[in-house]
Amino acid sequence: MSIEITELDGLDIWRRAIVASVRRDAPDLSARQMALLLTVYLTPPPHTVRGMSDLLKVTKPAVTRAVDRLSGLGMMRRKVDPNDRRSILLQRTVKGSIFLREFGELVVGAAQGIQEADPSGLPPKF
Amino acid sequence: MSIEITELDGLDIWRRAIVASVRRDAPDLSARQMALLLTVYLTPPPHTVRGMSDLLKVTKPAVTRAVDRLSGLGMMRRKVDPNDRRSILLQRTVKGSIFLREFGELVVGAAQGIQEADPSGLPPKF
DNA sequence: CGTAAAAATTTCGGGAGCGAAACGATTTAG
DNA sequence: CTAAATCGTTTCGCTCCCGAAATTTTTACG
Repeated sequence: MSIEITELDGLDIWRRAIVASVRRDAPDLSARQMALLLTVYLTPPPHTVRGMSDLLKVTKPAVTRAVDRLSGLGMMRRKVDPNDRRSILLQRTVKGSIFLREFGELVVGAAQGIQEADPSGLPPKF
Repeated sequence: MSIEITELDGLDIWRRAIVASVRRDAPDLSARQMALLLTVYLTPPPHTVRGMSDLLKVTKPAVTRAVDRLSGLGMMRRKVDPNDRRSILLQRTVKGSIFLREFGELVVGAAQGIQEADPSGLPPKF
C-alpha cells in the first residue's frame, strides 16, 4: 500500500467524499460531531466526556451536546462506568458502525477516483 | 502517485485530519458547509445558489444560509451575475484559500501518518 | 406591453448549538 | 466523617440552522 498525495489531491478526495455523503442525505454532522464519532469508533476505549473534551480541545458541555445528537441518531450510546459512577463511557452502536462503514466506502471511492478516469458513472463535477 | 487505501484506512485518515482541524480551533463547519466550500474552490465556475442546491441536493434556503455563514467567516463572496442579475455567483476569497490550504496540509499529514508506525492508535475493531 | 418563469432571499415557527456558570452526584483526601 | 475535588449535565441568554411557503427582483416570451 502506498499513500502519497499532494495537498490538492487531499482536498479533492475530501470534496468528492463529503459531496457524495451530503447528496446521500446523510445526517449533516458538524466537524466536532464527526471528530467525536470517529474517535470513539477508531481509537481504543475507554472514551469519556472529559477525555474527548481534552482530546478535541472543546468544552465539556459541547461534548455532552455532541453525544446528545449522536445518541439521538442512534450512532452512539452512554454507559455509566461501573468503576467510577461519575464517569460515562461512550460506546459504539450497530447503527454508527453502518454509517461509518458506508462513509469509509465513499472515502475509498473518492480516493480511487483521483487516479483513474472516473469509472463511477457520476458526472465529473461530483 | 498511487492511492490505494482500504475502507478503514480512509476512515482513519479522515479521523486524523478532522481531529487535528477541530483541535486547531478551526470554524466548526457542517458537512453541508464544507461540501459547498470545497466545491466552490475546486470545481470550475460559475457556481450559483441554484447549481449548488442541485449538486448537493439540499434546498435553496439551506444554500443561502450556508453562504451567509461562509461569507460571514470571510471564506466566500457573493457577486451578482452581470449577465443575469437574478443569479448570484459564489466566489473565492483569500481567507478561504488559506483555510483550505491549511486543511489540505492536515489531510496530507493524516494520510502520511497512515503508512508509518501509529503512535496513539491500535487497530480498531468494528 | 403583460404574464409567466426563474433566481435568490425572507419569513415563519421550531429546534440545536454555543461558552460560562451553577448544579447534583460521586469519589477522594484530610 | 467532613471537605474538597472530579465528572457530567443543566441552565442561561444568545446565535445559528431547518424546510415550507411567501416575497422580491429580474428575465423570457407570447
